[in-house]
Amino acid sequence: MIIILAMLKLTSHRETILKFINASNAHWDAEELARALSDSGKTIGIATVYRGLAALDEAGLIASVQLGDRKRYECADKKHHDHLVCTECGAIEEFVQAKIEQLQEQVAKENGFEITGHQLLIFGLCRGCRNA
Amino acid sequence: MIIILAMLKLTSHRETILKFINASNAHWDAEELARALSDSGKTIGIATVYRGLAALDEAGLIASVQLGDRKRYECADKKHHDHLVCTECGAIEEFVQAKIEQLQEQVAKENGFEITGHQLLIFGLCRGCRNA
DNA sequence: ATGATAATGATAATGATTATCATTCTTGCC
DNA sequence: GGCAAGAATGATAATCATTATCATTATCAT
Repeated sequence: MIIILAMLKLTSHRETILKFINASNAHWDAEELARALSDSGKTIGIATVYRGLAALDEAGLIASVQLGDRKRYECADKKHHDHLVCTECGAIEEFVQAKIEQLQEQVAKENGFEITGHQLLIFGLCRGCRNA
Repeated sequence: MIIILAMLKLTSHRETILKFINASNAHWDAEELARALSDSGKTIGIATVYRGLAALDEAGLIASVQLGDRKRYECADKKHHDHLVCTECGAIEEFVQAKIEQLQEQVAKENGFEITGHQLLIFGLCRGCRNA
């Protein structure tokens, strides 16, 4: 981790983005984040938001998940988890299932893969939308 | 499935796309498919390829997987499976792990979700790229 | 303070995808 | 087979998230 930090310039803009994300439990896409920052008096250019997110993600300081054709970013301080996505309202919930993680390692091994990461999305209707 | 078929017009273009995909084990994005069709003497307009893929996918006649910001399409005749993706060469391999499927159902239930689908991608280096 | 390098912001450019529209095709009915 | 309604097609314009460009500014080590 020290090595990664040494490779990233933590400019004030990037620090603003990092703090904002770390202070929240949500999954942000670039545009949403830019708007939220602006609403809280911290306007950062949209290009810079994209670049900042990419740099922080690359450095491992935030985490990302690809949902559809867009990436969403979240706090990296959490224990690894995966996502339940409501196809109706877009709600994103998190879950941890150690056994699944384990089985993934096994699958990779069986297929001669050296895992660098994974992404598990479970799509469906959340509690709220089921009753609608 | 009968219901789904009744909702899709199986035009000659869509049939061409369906047959092409079913005759292959690969994961196609729209542009690749359009080019391959054209190379085999069956030119279909790019807009029509996109629309055809979307319609066939919606009808359940082909399957899709979101990789990065693009969707890829494959034969739907297979037993459900998930994917190992090599981050180096882009190779896509398939795997089936019944226990993971089961645990996903459990996770969903525990979170009050009614599953409609899921997507599991394991990223890493394939056998070939590990030894490079 | 200086210099080298990287970041910023506004905006043009990019590229996958979708909308538009005139034309063609499909399907059910007679 | 003909007809009508509705959907599909293809070329291309439009869309939109994202990235490139470029002049300017900021960062960081010396």
